[in-house]
Amino acid sequence: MNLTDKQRELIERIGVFQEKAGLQPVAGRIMGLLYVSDKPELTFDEIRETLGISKSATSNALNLLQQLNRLEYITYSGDRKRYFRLKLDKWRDLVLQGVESITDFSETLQEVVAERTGETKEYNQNLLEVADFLKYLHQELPKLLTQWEQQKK
Amino acid sequence: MNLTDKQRELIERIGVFQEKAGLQPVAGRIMGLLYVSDKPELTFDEIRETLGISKSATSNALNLLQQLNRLEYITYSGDRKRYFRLKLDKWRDLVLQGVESITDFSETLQEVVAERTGETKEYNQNLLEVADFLKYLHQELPKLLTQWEQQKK
DNA sequence: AGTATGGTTCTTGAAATTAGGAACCAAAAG
DNA sequence: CTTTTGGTTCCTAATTTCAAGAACCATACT
Repeated sequence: MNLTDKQRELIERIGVFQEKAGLQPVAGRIMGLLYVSDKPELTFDEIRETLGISKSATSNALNLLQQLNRLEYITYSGDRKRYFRLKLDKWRDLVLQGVESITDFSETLQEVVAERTGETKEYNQNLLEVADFLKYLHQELPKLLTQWEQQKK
Repeated sequence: MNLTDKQRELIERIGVFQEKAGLQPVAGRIMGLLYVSDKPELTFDEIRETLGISKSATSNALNLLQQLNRLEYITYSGDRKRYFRLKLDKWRDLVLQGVESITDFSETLQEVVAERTGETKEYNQNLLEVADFLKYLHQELPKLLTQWEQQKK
């Protein structure tokens, strides 16, 4: 597949972004490619060839991205190839899924405070504040999503 | 410094958490230690010794954490040591700081759509939705912080 | 059955990250 | 001005991550 310079640049930028979010480089670029590509559904081989990466790297990254719920593939009868595409329409789920992990840290913080000496009142207070705000976030972010849906209309 | 098993476990958990957020292991553990330690202000050497790490690792991690605005140190006249502590009281700034980076990706997404073919209407629409929600988040999250401050009283 | 296609798995090498040790430096203490 | 203390920097070793290549496997096609 042919890409313009601008497209390639965008792919790299998105790739770096995804790397910072914890993905491996190849996985990030695949995301980028799927964002940018005029065809939003690409085969294994189109991806491999366009990004100039090996089959193994392609296979591993695609599987990872599927596990992370970012990607899926569809098939067409009479065609053995898989057509990979972003799960863009389900981005709301991803958001909500991300929100869940906030609670974990909040709970750890509460454990920390439970374990701490009572001597450091202000410090403990600060910790509880952070924990409480995280809980608040966890509770309010889904609402924000609904509100956004509303005001969009 | 002596730590209980529970404290050590919490430090490791916090450490892993911070690693996932992009810090190096030693830096993550230092954060953990400062969360957990009964003394919230620790010297270079207390940190080094408690975590059993080298001076260089300690020095580098502490400097990194200061750059990232998570840590500061204070001094006491007549005492050459630096006392490192979390910038816990300024966690609101960190939150707001994090919110800023959301916009970047939103803008990249808009660039992507600008570059895309007009053929894939629904796909482009989805991309714009994500971009728009991110902008909404960027705008609403600071408000959420203020709201939380309010309802706390 | 035999072959081609689409994709996976295993092994390995290269590159990047992480952290240790030793030498070093600046300020304070003696 | 010498020594000690607190911390930094440089160099290197070890570990981890990343991705390539080749062998492999399953399904579809002939």
